[in-house]
Amino acid sequence: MKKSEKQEKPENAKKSENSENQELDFAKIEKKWQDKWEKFQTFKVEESSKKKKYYVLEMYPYPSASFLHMGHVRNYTIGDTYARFKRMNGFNVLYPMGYDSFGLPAETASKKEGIHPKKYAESSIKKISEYFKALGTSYDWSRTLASHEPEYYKWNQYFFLKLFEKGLAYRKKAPINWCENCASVLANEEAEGGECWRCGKEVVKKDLEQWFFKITDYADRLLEDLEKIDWPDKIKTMQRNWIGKSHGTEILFEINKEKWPVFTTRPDTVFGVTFMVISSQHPRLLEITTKDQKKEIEKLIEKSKKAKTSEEMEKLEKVGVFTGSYAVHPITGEKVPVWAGNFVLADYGSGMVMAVPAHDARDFDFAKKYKLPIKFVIEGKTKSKESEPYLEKGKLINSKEFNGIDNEQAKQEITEFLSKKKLGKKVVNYKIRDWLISRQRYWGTPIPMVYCDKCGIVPVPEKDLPVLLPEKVDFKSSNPLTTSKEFIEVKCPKCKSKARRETDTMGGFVDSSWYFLRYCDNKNKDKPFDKKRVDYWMPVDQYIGGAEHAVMHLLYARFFVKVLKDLGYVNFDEPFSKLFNQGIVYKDGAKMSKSKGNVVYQTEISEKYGIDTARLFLMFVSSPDKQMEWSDSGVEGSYRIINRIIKLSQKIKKCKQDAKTESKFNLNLKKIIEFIESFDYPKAIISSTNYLEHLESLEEVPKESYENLLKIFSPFCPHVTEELWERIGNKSFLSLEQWPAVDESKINENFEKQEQAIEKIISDINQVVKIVSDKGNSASKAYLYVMPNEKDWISKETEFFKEKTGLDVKIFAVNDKDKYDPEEKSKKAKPGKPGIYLE
RNA sequence: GCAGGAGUAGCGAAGUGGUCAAACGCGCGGGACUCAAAAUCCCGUCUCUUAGUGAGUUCGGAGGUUCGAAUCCUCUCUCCUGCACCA
Repeated sequence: MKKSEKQEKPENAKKSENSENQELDFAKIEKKWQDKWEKFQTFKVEESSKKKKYYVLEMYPYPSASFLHMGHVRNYTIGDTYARFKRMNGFNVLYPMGYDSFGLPAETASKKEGIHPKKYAESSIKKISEYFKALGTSYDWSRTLASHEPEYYKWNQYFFLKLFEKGLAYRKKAPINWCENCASVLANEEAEGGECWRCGKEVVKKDLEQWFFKITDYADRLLEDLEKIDWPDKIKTMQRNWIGKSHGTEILFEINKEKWPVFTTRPDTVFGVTFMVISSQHPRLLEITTKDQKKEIEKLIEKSKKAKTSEEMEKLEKVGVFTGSYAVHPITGEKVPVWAGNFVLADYGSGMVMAVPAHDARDFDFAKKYKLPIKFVIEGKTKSKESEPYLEKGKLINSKEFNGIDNEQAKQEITEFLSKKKLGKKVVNYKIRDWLISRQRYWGTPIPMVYCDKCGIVPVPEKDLPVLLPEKVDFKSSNPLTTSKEFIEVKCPKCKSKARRETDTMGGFVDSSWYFLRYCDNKNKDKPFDKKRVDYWMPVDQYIGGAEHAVMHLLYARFFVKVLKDLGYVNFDEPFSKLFNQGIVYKDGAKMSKSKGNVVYQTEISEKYGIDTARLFLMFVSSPDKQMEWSDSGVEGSYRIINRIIKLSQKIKKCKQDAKTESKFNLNLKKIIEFIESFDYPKAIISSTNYLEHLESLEEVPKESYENLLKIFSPFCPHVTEELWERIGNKSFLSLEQWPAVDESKINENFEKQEQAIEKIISDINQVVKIVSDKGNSASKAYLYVMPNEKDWISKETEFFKEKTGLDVKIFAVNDKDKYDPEEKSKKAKPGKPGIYLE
């Protein structure tokens, strides 16, 4: 649409619109400073520093060979700006970057294009590192890491063994997503909508032996410690819900002479139980199915194997079949039928529920559908109709000795009653499940385990780590690892007889659960990291990343660190003190991403205006935490700001700062600091621009004032400011300069008030000029009548008035006797508001 | 369905009880500069009215609280983001 316009710009835009003698070629100076920063290791940090440490971290990215798009640019600029700000403010800032290089995309690419995942990952890393540098990021590259490197994943295996020793890593059968057509396991993300992402065929649930980390052991601590950390409430809430702690009662029901525990949060309704429902996916379902019902039940099991699509989910169609068995009610001794149902989760509670249709919506639907009896046991103020369940509070009825008791209280009393009779007990239940870490995939950390016919599951001895991923495998197979004989065939570490190596690898979230620790000591060959070094840097003071990791990476990392604390590797139990969620960049209504094809790459902006403009623009248009719809209209505004800064350098003179400039600076500086600290970048930029505007109004700009200007823009526009810093005669790196301190005593609010008054006067004059000219008259002179005590400071602005209005301005005090005032406009004067007469 | 967030001028985006007709940027209109254009600079940009004044109507919609609301409460519509039958 605007193509012609866009294409014309670069010619002019590549160089700054500056006078002949000072041209800036943005591409050139970007390269210059990026090279210098690299050469002088400007951002390398050591623990020996006397400064206070500060750890700024962005979630490490999956390396892809394509350019960074605006979503990335925004994300990493948020962090880089913050890191630069902190660094200039006297902190010893650790700001590292690395790569989450294991994972499915590399494996898929290799299947498609025949490139080995290792090659794919490494070439991607090479490219993406360049793009990162082109962004002007201030990473300490000496600390980088990539999770596919044996030097890194060796320690994944090491930690796995430690967890295994502690019983925190274990193996069990679990239902997973399985595509029959591809003969492959799918991650949840790959089985979206119940269909295989590759072939589109139906995905089924299948039971497979899997490795788990026992995150459930830490559920309580993960929940409680949320109090300790400064994270967005949204993320905390999501984690709380995910952990899903609920207090309830476990009640024993007898089925076929065997006790079956059933979890409920509503023991108060136990007298309303009219049937039981066992999950159609319960492993012991067939045990309680009678011969007559077997066929029907098997049909149901088959049906519920399908993963649910989101549409099916919405319908919430409840299906059930009678098992033929009956359960004995623990209190009344009544016999109630046991049904199998698809709406009961097999792995929550005990996989069976006591159904109280009168007081639970789901049970009610089910009872209606299969014509099962409904028995009301709570009476509320609103009379319960038979047509719907009663879910409110109330007093118990039809509950024998508990009749008349308030139902909340009855929860306690009935639980106590059951406990005494050994028919139940108080329990706590969690929604969170153990963390399934096995992947039947090649491109991940091999799980260091061996299966021996004699010894069973045997861990690989520590000294044999790392278990290297074999490079020669057949990528056509669904799990290429299974095709490497030399990998699979091993001797049992214990008995030395023939054994088989585990071919599962670890999911990528294991890698990302401790990478932030490895940055602190990334070259350590003897240990995953040195405790002292980690203690110096950790915890991460400011973590930055997307909210999509709320209940995955962010939860796993917390768990992992807690485990490491218990094992004595670290001294803290929360990895990230503060968390900032950046907003997502959208385009055409969808999240900007390569797969959706709606990307705008960094180069599209940087080639035209330079990367500093792209950075400034992205930080300026919208608050970093807000989602934003990408539009490049407005980029020019940021481009102008940069050019104004450049242009201003011509006015630098050896002179002292006046009081007004100092006031202006300190006032804005104070705001800027507050705004950057709270990631309120647009406002920080506005305040910076206010200061710029003031300097522009000066005839001569003191060097000191200009240097301050460069400093405050430095975190946003590191290259241009660094270049200008050098051009005005500095030898140091601006990036390492000390951020100016606020001097409150220099702030004089009067200057602000006067300035506003002056602006208002100008606007008034112009207004009158307009009205006059609309009437066909014209004016060339303006007479202002001011209050006597204001004459001094207003008169000082006479030249300014002339400049802004184009009129010959004369100023009188209202009490001047020889003033020229033919229409007595001086009578209109008020403090701060002079009378105006034009002619 | 549940949880969280958002809806403000042509657009983006501030503002969370009075100082708000609403910062800042873009766009648009006018002017300066120029032979001209670009760039740059200045002014203006809700409506009406007016020699700088005054008035009116605005902050998704409808009510309400208050001397006073874009800001608080209730209901309601739309969009986004999570979670998803958790007993």
